[in-house]
Amino acid sequence: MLKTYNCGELNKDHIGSQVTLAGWTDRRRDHGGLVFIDLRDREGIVQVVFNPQLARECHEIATELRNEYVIRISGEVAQRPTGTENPKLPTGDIEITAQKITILNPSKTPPFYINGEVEVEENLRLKYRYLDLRRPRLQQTMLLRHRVVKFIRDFFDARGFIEVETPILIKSTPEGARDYLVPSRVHAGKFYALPQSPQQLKQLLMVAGLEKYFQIAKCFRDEDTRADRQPEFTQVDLEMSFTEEADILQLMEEMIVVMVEKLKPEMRLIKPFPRLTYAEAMELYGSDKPDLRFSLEMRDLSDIAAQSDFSVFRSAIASGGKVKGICAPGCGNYSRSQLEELNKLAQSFGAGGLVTIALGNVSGNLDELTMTLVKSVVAKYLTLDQIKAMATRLNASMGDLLLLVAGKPRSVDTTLGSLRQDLGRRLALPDTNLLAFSFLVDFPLLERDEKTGQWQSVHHPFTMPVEEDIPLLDSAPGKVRSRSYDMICNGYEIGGGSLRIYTRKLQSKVFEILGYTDEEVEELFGHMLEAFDYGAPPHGGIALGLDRIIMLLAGAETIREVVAFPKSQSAIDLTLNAPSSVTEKQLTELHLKLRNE
RNA sequence: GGCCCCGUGGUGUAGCGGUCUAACAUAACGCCCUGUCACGGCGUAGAUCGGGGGUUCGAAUCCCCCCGGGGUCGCCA
Repeated sequence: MLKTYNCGELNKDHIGSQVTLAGWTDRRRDHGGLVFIDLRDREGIVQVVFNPQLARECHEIATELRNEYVIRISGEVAQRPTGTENPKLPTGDIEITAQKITILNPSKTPPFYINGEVEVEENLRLKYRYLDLRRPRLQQTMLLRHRVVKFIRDFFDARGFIEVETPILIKSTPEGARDYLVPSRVHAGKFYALPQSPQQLKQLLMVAGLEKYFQIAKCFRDEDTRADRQPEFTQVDLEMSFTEEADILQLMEEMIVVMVEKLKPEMRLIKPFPRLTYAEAMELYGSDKPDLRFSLEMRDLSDIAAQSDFSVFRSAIASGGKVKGICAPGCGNYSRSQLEELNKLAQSFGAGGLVTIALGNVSGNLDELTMTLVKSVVAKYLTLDQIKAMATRLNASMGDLLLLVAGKPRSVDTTLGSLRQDLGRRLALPDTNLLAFSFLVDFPLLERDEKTGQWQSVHHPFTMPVEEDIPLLDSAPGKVRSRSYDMICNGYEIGGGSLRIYTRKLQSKVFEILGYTDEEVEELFGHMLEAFDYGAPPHGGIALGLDRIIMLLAGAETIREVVAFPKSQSAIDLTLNAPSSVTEKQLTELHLKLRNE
């Protein structure tokens, strides 16, 4: 090795030792006589002193150093003179008296600061990702990611799971996200698809008798990105035979709890993880991935609203809709422009409009509320008793602001749910040190495509229906519940899974309801049905989004912060400049011709 | 594809119709400096304000189009 120690690991115990270090010049402080260098490597920073009286040539070279020069120095670890210790540095009690220096490689001035905490435009960071990754924050994130993956492998290994790699070149199927396709050279006109998840393969591993499988699996989905979504991402994928829903949820909870307590002990968890049904989540939070770090629960106010003289409320309810509300604590003093902003927000979420009722502009007991204190454009259509009844149901007090939305049930839930999430963030309600994990259960098995009217899987077509609901598959498919579950944290879907169908008969039935012809089923899923004929065990599993977990543990704003080389919103790798054109020769070999568009 | 936000020296910001011959910090370059640690001091250089068009006597500033980045809806079994 070109170095005998790492910069960050030196301390008083090494005083008097001869050491050789190598790393990057983090900063130079040139006093004309003395030159100080902060030498940085992955493990930290140590100060090197160049004294012209002790090593003249060495000092001359040191004056040439600039930020990010890669150097190697030899010298003695020395106690710093009394009064010059730096308590801000872990190595601040000591310094290296340089005797020899080699410039291994000079550096151009970097396009942005490596040694500062300044926010830099993201496309510049992505273009020079190798420099961005030199910064301490991203180094720490990469280290955390490594530790999480190591923890997961050890955790499952200790519980009898074995990691199996599944292929990246697999078969395209119509369900789910858009596939990334890879053209076949050997088979003209045919394509592989990159896996959206190893779903079918892990089920086949269960048929194979592996019983407990897991994998840190790369997955690919050709859909638009989001702050928490990349075209390629990593799943913690697992599958077990002879398992029940409770086993899987318990295992996942244990994994998360032990992981957080070991790797992020300063973060808090709610234990045990709350379990909500899908219906409860929609009713209370208007979301299938509610942020449980704050309450702001929604309540149905239809019965009260129906008695009001407000025609919007009355007609919404008369046509099968409902009126629901949430309480924004302490927002009774919102200005007209703030209220208008909320209204616009609600409209952008799909509400026809937002009704606000300010319960006075100072806090106090609800009993003191009078009509003169109420500020609302609909005040004249409501009685004081009605307003008080709504406020009571929403657990509001004086000085709060009630937000009401009327309309079709589903739309009211989701728009108010989005408003709730946004309001929580605006009011800084979430405790940033809290990881509010929960499980969502009892999802419906099927939902109708609004355009085609065709039934679609809510989870995926291999999901086991709740046994007592199976007779409903023919009569009322929309009422069939599934044996699927999601893991949620802080408003993010962290993972989802299910017990799987393992008999040909039931699987065929579900494919039939999903609208596949016998021929299509044979062509697309014949291998699965055939496998079920050879003693497939009952099985189930789950897959977690590893990147999102790291994002939450690292307190990062986006998933790009926890991926070494992420893609931009338009799915471009700015470091490598991918995707890119290919030669005509490559296209010809792949039997491809570009369309002129 | 829709909607919203952003784009000023290398970097981060200010300026939002004339006083901009574009300011500040930092980085860079040169000189001085033996105990600094975001070292300090003096000096030098560096952006025609993402691109194009328009309004105006006058545009970094207002309008339109385009490009790039981000957020979100659609999409994500």
